[in-house]
Amino acid sequence: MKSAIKTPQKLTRNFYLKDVLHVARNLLGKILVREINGQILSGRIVEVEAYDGSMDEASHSFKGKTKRNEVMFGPKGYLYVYFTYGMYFCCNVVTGKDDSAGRAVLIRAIEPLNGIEQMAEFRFKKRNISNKELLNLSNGPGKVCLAMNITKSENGIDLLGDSGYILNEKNIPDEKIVITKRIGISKSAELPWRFYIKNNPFVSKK
DNA sequence: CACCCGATTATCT
DNA sequence: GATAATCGGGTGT
Repeated sequence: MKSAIKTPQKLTRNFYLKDVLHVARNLLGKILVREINGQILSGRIVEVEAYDGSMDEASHSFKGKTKRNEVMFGPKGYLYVYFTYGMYFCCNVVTGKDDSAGRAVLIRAIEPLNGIEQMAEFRFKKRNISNKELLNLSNGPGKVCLAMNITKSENGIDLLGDSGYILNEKNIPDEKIVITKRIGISKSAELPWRFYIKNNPFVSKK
């Protein structure tokens, strides 16, 4: 009899065609993968935030479509990457039911799994890092993009393609998920749209 | 641990 | 001209 081990599969387009809060919550525990020149970098998604331009003033899409945010108004399952604070990139998964526009999930932290030395190279310019540096490798949205080498050129890539994608894993049970207000925003700051895995040391902040 | 601030630049007003 | 979905280093408790 053959082995029953199942290889994780890419999330399908249908996964992204759901309510943004539902997608955000269910992205926890999934594996973000990046392929660069045949090398695999990956990490488990442990912290996310939802943004919904239809009612959320903190969303880049709240005031409508512009050159910067146009990917948020495009098809679901694509990556929206933006440049911020003059130095950093942050990446978001475009989601939403049917034709709903301007909704995305910000990936705030991942737990490094594969290609950790290469991720350390991108992030710290060295391959060997301490345990303290490992915990600091990708525990924030700017850090995730540094470690995975996600920049402006990844804005608008299809997550069903091969350079960046997300693998399916079992959903994290409710009792292991914490829901709080989002971090680093001033508008619509009271919305409880941040989700993270309880007691995971790779989350950006308790 | 908490708060404060400088870096650095695309985007918007 | 002001702001920003951040980060790292500094100071003080």
